[in-house]
Amino acid sequence: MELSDKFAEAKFLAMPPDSNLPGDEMLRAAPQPMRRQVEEGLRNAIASGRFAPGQHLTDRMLCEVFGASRSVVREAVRLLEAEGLIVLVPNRGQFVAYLSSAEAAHIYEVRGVLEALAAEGFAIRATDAERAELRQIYEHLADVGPETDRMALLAIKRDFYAVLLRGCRNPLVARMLDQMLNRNSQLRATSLSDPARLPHTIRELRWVVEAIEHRDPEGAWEASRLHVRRAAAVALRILRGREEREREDPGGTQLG
Amino acid sequence: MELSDKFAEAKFLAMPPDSNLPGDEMLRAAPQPMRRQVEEGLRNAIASGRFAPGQHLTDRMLCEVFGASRSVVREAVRLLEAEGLIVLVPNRGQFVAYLSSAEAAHIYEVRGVLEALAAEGFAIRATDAERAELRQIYEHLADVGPETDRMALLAIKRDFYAVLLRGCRNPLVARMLDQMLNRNSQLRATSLSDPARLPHTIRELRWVVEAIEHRDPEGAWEASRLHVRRAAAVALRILRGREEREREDPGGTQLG
DNA sequence: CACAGAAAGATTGACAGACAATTATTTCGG
DNA sequence: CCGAAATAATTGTCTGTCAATCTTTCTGTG
Repeated sequence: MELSDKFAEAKFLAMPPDSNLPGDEMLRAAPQPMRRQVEEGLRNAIASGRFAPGQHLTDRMLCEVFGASRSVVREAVRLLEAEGLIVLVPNRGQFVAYLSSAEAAHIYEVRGVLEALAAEGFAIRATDAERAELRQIYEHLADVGPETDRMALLAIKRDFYAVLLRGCRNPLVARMLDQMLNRNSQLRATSLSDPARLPHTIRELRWVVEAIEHRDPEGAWEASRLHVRRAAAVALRILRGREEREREDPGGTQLG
Repeated sequence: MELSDKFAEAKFLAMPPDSNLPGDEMLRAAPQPMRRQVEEGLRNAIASGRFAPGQHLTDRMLCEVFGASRSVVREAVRLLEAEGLIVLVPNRGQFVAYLSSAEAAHIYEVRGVLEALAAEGFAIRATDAERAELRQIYEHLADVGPETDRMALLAIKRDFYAVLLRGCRNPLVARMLDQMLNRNSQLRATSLSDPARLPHTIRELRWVVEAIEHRDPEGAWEASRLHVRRAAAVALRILRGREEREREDPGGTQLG
């Protein structure tokens, strides 16, 4: 079997999953350099679960998939390694990171304070237009029925965070929290958390939105922190249960 | 003038400034891969100010200085760019990041919550031995006279943070806070803050250490947060003053 | 047949050289 | 002295090479 055949079906991975940002890429006249495309494509493929945890990412394979040279691919891989999405085994290669419950706990801890910081900053520094925008997206989220498909839900949440990160006026918080959320997406991609928690999520986010509208930074901080803590509790319970099961029945749900 | 001559005097940059960790590199039998060496060397050179803000970092020059090939150098540069120590200008090259007061404010904001999180985690999860170690380093810091040279002071502070980051039992917090501290070193390297603040620093850190010894996570959180806030206030005042002066007298203190 | 050890194959880590595209600098004509 | 063309320098990317290391397969022996 030829390499081209072997990876042909995976080629679609090269294009990002959410190309519904009409105005954005129109604006930047200069096309993104190759390494950015590979970087984003790889990030998306991992965060969305199309590259499963544990999967071996060969240089050659990545070159085929993204149509780039090894130098470019390797630069992208190094970046994603720094973000924690990929683990490198010396002289063996790179693998999609598997998220243990311990690591997930660490991530939730950091995400908690960063998200709280973002919400606090938003409450202090966002414009009225941004406040209205956040409220609008929240209403959108609160209106969806329980049968709405997961992808649509995730899209709305992503919009919510995009507005929050923009309005907090701290690009550093935005970038780091974005990393955390990417790692979290990896969790959601392996069918985690959401099912019955949606109403709780909506209620908790309402507290955040309301505190922000009252220009109450402390309230926004606390509400935000609480939201992440609860999400963490649910996710960690599921993750630990899964690990428990896998210890007793190795290979029951194989990942990569 | 030949390239070799041109950069000969800069060659010493390749070796890290703090090679006083005797037991550490003895342990790892496998030598760090080339790219790590370049990465660390570059990080140290920037954080310590030997590569000044605004300086143009040519590929060729970096290859000469670190004795590595372009691929390796470029991978390292990309990583440091993600950490914010380097800025890339498309088709022009990479420059040592200049820290504006606005960016510094962002960094201090993030550093505040991360350091608080680390202190809180330490208060909860550190071993007795680690607590004692932290106390010991603190005493060391409190004992130094005001005439102690800056390098020694920075070394002690670095030890303090090393113990704190290890004891908080969250490698993610450790890594991110480490990044923040690197950026901060860049500030200190341009002769900032410290002079008269040492007694205040010592007092504030004592509150942190005492809260930790009383196994009081909330106290450790608050004390830590307070410390960073005060340090930020001082540093930002100086930075803004400097920017003010430079607006009126451009070139008064040139940096690269 | 089982199994230790050797050979073959695949993959990484690193290097050097090449090339077009872009940007900076210098030269030269007016 | 000013502006435009020519020149040089630098980046972004690709290709090919090579040794070191890990995995797998093969092989000979008890």
